[in-house]
Amino acid sequence: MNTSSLSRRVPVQARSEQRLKTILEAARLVFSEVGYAGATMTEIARRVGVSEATIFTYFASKRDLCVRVLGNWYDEIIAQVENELPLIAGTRSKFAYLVRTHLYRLTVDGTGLCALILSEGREKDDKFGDVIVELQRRYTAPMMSVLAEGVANGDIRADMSLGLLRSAIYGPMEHVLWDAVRKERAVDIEATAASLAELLWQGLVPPDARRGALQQLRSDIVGAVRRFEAAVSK
Amino acid sequence: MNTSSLSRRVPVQARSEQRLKTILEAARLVFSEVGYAGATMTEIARRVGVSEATIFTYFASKRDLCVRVLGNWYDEIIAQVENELPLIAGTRSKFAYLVRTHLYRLTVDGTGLCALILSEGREKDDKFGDVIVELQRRYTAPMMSVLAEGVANGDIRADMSLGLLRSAIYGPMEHVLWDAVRKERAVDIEATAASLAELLWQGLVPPDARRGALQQLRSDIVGAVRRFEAAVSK
Amino acid sequence: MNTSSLSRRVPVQARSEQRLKTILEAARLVFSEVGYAGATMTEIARRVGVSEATIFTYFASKRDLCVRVLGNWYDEIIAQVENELPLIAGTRSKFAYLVRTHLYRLTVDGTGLCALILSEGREKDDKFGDVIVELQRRYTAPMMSVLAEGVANGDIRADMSLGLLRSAIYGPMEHVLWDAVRKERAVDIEATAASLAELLWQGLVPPDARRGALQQLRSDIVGAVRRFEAAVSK
Amino acid sequence: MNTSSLSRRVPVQARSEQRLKTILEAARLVFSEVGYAGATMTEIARRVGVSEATIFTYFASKRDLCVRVLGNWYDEIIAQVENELPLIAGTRSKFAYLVRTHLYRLTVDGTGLCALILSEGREKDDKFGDVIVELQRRYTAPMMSVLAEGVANGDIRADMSLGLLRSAIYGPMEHVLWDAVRKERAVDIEATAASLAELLWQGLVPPDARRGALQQLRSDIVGAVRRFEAAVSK
DNA sequence: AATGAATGAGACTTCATTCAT
DNA sequence: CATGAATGAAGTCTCATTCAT
Repeated sequence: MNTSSLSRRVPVQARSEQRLKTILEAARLVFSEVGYAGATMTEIARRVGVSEATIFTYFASKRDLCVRVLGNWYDEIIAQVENELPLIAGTRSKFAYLVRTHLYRLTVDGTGLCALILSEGREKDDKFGDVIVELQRRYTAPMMSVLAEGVANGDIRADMSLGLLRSAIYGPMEHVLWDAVRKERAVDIEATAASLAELLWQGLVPPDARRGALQQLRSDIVGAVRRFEAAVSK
Repeated sequence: MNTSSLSRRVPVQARSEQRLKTILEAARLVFSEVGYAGATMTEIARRVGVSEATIFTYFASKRDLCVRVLGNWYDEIIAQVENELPLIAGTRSKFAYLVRTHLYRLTVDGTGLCALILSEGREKDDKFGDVIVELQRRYTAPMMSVLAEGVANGDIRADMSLGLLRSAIYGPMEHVLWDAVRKERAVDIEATAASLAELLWQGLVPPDARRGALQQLRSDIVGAVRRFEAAVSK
Repeated sequence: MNTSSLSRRVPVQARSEQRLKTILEAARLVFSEVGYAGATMTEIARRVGVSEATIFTYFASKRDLCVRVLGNWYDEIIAQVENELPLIAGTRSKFAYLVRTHLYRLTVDGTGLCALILSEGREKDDKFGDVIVELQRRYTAPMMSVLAEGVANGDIRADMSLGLLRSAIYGPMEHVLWDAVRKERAVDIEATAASLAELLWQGLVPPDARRGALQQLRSDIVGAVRRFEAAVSK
Repeated sequence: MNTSSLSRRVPVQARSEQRLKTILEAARLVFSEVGYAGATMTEIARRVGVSEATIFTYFASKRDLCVRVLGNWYDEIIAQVENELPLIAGTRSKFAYLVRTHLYRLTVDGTGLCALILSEGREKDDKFGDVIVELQRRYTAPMMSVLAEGVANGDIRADMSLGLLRSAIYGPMEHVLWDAVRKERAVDIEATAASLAELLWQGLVPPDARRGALQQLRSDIVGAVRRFEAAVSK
């Protein structure tokens, strides 16, 4: 008697592994090129070379497809980071690594998915619910850890919120990439990453590390003066 | 200007002028709230209180309307900056002013228009052509000048391209704002602007200005002291 | 800042009174011919001679259109009944009038809308919410009143629930009409109404009213016997 | 028949036989729950636990499947009735039996199939052709026979067409059931069947059987008494 | 016999845009 | 100038049905 909710054709997780992959690839491209609203199932289907209906046998809806695309993207990056980061020692080196990796991913996949997350993540009618928020959190988790540790051991300034630091770090990278895409110019990842890491690091280190140098100078002078006075009073 | 309750016959031209302004205001809100694709002429018309057809007597198309909205927004900001910036002296102060102003505009108008520019500016089928690129260029022109001057007079590091510096400056601000919007939390503009300006400035100043100058000073003093001690002990 | 629920084009109540009427007429036909699920906006539009989109400027959705069609139908019938019923005296006459009127409406409009109500009214996923239940209630209200009064003043049997009586009354009429439609034969309304009213009335009157006749006969006989005995004993 | 846990090799034919039965059962449920248009092959296949394609190896089309479902349903009922009806004597008892049985079947299987027949039977584009008409005819044949015999031997009124009587009988029952389904209340079959049978019977018996016979008897007695009195008083 | 996979046809719905008044 | 009315084009999604394996 349970009339409600007849099962519409539920796409099982894997009909044809290969086809599924192809669709995800095409979708990633399309979404990243024109955003969620701009993307059409027709276009995605066209690129895969199948009918629209076929895609709906793999994904229940456009939204679902998009969520999967984003999820996969994150998973790839996160997997890579989780493998490599532990091999690196030192706050600054870890920081530089994360900057370089982020820039690399953005460059390889384009900045589209990133834009997607940023712009769709803020829709009031939470089309994507907390999915994006969670992905975002997972993605930035390693960086946040590095920052937190840095703060703890004095490598990183403690006078600003971690959230602000995060913005200060990821913001520039997205900006750089958009710039590049807009101008259709390739980015020299290594160089840009190095520059940005250097520039940002200067902003991240505690002012005291700098003031420390002053302190040193001051004590040097004080010491010299003392010696001088001692010498004079002889 | 006080036509309000008297309803003296307002010249036709003027009435249209007013209508046009109202439409632009409504459109700015709608576009910034839901993006280009999400915005509908219906909604804009509804807010203005006219029919959709009316809007088409003022603007040839949705795209046109959007371009005008963006153009106006830029014009306002640029006008403000061109008025106030000359009154400020010193690279760092100018820089801080521009950061604060940018953050303020984004906060007041929401980050929507900014997102619009960022995300629509990169469509492959150049829906907006080079319009956005040009606007963007005009908008950042003052900051670019400040940076260029800073580089020239040694206030700002010369070892990175201005474009990269620009990204390092505007990127974080957009990021901060999106974060705020996503979490529906208000931003303390003054505090955030101050923090960001401080953080970024540390990255912008020439490395020599920091380490070099101190080192120099220190070795100068040390040298002097030595010479002095040598002279005294003789 | 209220981004959510942007007003999609809301169809105002009356764009072109005439057009609206035409659409409602066409929709009534289509819905009653093929049911809700079977009806398509395309077909309705085709009959009206407009594009599908036009219909959506008058009605927000297929469901809405259907609700309006049903509502109008009920309103027509109810209005007629409320005008005429008060002019009739006597439970039986009122009953007969309601039977005749119901049959007439069904014959004129076909039994389709009736079927619609009956079959859509029972969907578990209340596509029509309580709309149909309420319409149904309003429609049968007059008959229910007549039955209740009849029960009160002894014209109608009190040993069965009013709901059962209602089914016993409306059921046959729908059945008759479906039969007619299926066989594509016209119905002699007056004759059928009279027959059904007569047949049903016999079922509705209290069994006592019939037993009454027996009582009468019995007392007649008893009286006669008495007189007879008196005469004999003389 | 007990192939259950032993899993002895079941002949292919038999396995198919079983499968066919399972499909028909699932289909009956689905069709009766959501109607023809609302039913999907996907849902039916899901309930059977096979792929949709499999169903198409047993039935050429959705329409075909539906026709078979209806046909089977009718066959079951008819078989039951043909077995039991001959064992019952007397028009009234037979009538009551048929009412009770009909109500029972509807209650057990839900009113869905009945609705299906009623609503699909009237499509203009005869999707089901005359199939339904014929099924309906076969189903009501026993009742029609009883009515015809009743008319012949004076148990049932002869002043109304059998078709009308049939509607007067089946209509109320469907109505009662729909009412029950709509209100999700269980029906007390025995009580309802008894009430309806009583009520309807009163409408079915010849008016003469009630009034006429009494009247006749009465006037006979009155006449006899008069003659007797006259004789006595002489 | 069974099915995984695919799809054509079509459903409802949206929206920028046009045009006569 | 303003708009009521209309619509073509397109979008997401559904589903009965086919076919190679």
